[in-house]
Amino acid sequence: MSLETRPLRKDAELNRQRILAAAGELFAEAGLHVTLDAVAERAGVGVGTVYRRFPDKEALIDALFEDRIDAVGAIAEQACAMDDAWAALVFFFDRAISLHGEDRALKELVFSTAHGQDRVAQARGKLKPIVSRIVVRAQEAGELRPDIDITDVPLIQLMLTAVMEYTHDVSPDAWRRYLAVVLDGLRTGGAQTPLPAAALTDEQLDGAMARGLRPPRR
Amino acid sequence: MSLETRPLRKDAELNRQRILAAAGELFAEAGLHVTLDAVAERAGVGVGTVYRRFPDKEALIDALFEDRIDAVGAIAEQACAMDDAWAALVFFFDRAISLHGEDRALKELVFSTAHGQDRVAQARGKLKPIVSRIVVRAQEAGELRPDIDITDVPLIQLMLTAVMEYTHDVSPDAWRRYLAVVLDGLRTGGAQTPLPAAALTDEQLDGAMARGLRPPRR
DNA sequence: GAGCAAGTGGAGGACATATCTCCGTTTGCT
DNA sequence: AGCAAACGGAGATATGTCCTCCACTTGCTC
Repeated sequence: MSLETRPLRKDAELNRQRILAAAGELFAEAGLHVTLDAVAERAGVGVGTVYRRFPDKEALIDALFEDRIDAVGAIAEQACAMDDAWAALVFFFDRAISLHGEDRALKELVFSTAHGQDRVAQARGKLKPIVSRIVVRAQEAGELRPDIDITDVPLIQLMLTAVMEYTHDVSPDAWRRYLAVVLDGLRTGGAQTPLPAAALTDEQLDGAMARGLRPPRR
Repeated sequence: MSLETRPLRKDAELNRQRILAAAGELFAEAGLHVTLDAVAERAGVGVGTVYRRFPDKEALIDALFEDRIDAVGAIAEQACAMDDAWAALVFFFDRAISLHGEDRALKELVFSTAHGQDRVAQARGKLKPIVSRIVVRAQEAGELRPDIDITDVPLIQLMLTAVMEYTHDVSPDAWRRYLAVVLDGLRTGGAQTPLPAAALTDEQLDGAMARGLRPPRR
């Protein structure tokens, strides 16, 4: 960074904000594959403007997710602060997965090293010990089965984001049903929690299938 | 169809077989997104040859999966024939998911209506009552929790194929670990089965993340 | 309020990917 | 031998994405 970065002209700064906002929305809705042309359109500026402000897509992504990536960290810490060890684990899963549902780009960043390697790797590094504490605590409390490992956590999240992505448009909460099943499988004691969401109807399932797997390809 | 379809010249018939074989391999490995050019190359013929034999990609897919699509049906019936209701359910999940792992195109066909609507819809129609029997039987035996619905079955499969796809290259069996957890969550009684596969090591997890989500885009 | 650097828009160049066609050449069959 | 069938693969067509270029506009400074 240069020591003397003169401030942007006020119209330019306004456009910069518009671009960031538009990109935030679009990435959250559709994932990182959206084009900068699309971002420009939504922001109401020309493509050229986007490219002068952000040399390429990576730069925009970086600027955008600088903080958002550790929203997950905040959730984890919030969970850590809870008294009940099991409730903390449930809270963490529920909130973290739900976050990935609201923001598709975030999910893509978390589950892939393809973009912004540094920043994400760093965020993961910070996250790991906290999640580890949540897991270990639940195990020590005798609530979480002992053969679960920290590396299981992201994969469990992945499973549920897959359901979420698939069913999102026909039944946005359906994933909670499957999270409940998984949590029952993770918990010692064998009590079964009532499933918090209804099963899909046949029509809903057809609807989900109709849109099929992986919308990324537009 | 014409009543008198004269047989193909023998070289042409040979090529037809080669094309089907190549397409079968490639689709299984990489999914339905592979180009017919790629199929032609693997088959050792020109693209033109592929297109004379199969008017378009859909036709090729149709010809290929005419039977393969109800391999799942076969598994379901095999499961139905088993004595132990719970074991039947476990068997069905294990084999069906594992099939999706071996054949990516099959998975895409099953979870999306985008291709070959008719044939797949038909296959699903046949499959449903059989799966329903497996589910109901396990519930009547008091082994499967009663609040599970038939529509839950495909979504559970989906969850696990997501894990499988993600971890396939670093630990091909990891998905069985999560299937075990899910099954424990589905079963009444609360006994916990030992997890049949090791958790991913940190390095394996990194490896999975490095290749990231959704390879379809090559 | 003049002048100029900073900023802007968006057409379009460069490149990549996919589907499918066309036609000069080769090959099997009778 | 001769001809219809089959072949290969260059390339037409279409679509999509990234990014550049430059004639024009706008805010800021003196």
